[in-house]
Amino acid sequence: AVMILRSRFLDARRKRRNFSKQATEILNEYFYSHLSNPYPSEEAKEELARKCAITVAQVSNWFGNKRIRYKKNIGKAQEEANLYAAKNAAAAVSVA
Amino acid sequence: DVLNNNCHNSMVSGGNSNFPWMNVAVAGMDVGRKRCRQTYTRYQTLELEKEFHYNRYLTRRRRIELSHQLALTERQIKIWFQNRRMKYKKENKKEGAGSPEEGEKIEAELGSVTA
DNA sequence: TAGTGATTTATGGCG
DNA sequence: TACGCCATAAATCAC
Repeated sequence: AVMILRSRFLDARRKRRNFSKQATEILNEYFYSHLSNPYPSEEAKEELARKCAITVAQVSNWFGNKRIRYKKNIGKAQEEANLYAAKNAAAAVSVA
Repeated sequence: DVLNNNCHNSMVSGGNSNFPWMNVAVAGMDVGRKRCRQTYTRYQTLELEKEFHYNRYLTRRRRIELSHQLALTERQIKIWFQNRRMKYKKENKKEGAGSPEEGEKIEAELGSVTA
């Protein structure tokens, strides 16, 4: 009975909402431009949290999930990586 | 698999990836055996939760008693309490100036369930 | 119903 | 030595 209560009220999974497209964009931007070491410092997490309008804990969750799920897809040629690589290249060109 | 859930003996795929963090996090595990995670039963979780409500830290003696009662290792009990304290801290951080939140009700509920 | 954000077990580092 | 805290991995849950 208590567990029912717990899961009813305490479990944030029950009210899960996806992040905004912009937030996901910002997070992915960071992730793929730091692919060699996608472990943002506490400060970086705080800034990402501000820019995405989410909490630091949520940023941590996102990176945890992202890292593990990215790993599980290596070999399946992570389309997303190329997408963001191309995007960054385009941005660099437009600046220059 | 005998005692608990799905802990099948699948092997870790030998990983050489682009960057070190992409390799499977096998630090000190038995040769490439994939890490598995037991999910505790409702009973185990409820009893642990009750104990935590009673006190947030465990004596060695109490830990041994619980490990027998719940069929978990002392290590598992210890780790569970560590994780639970982390969760507690996280919950008590979130509120601050916010609404009372439902947490209190659950605390009361737990207290009324005679251990 | 696959995707995704959050939570639950479990490890290792370090104090 | 043993144990606590913390960040994180990996599995699992819940929507």
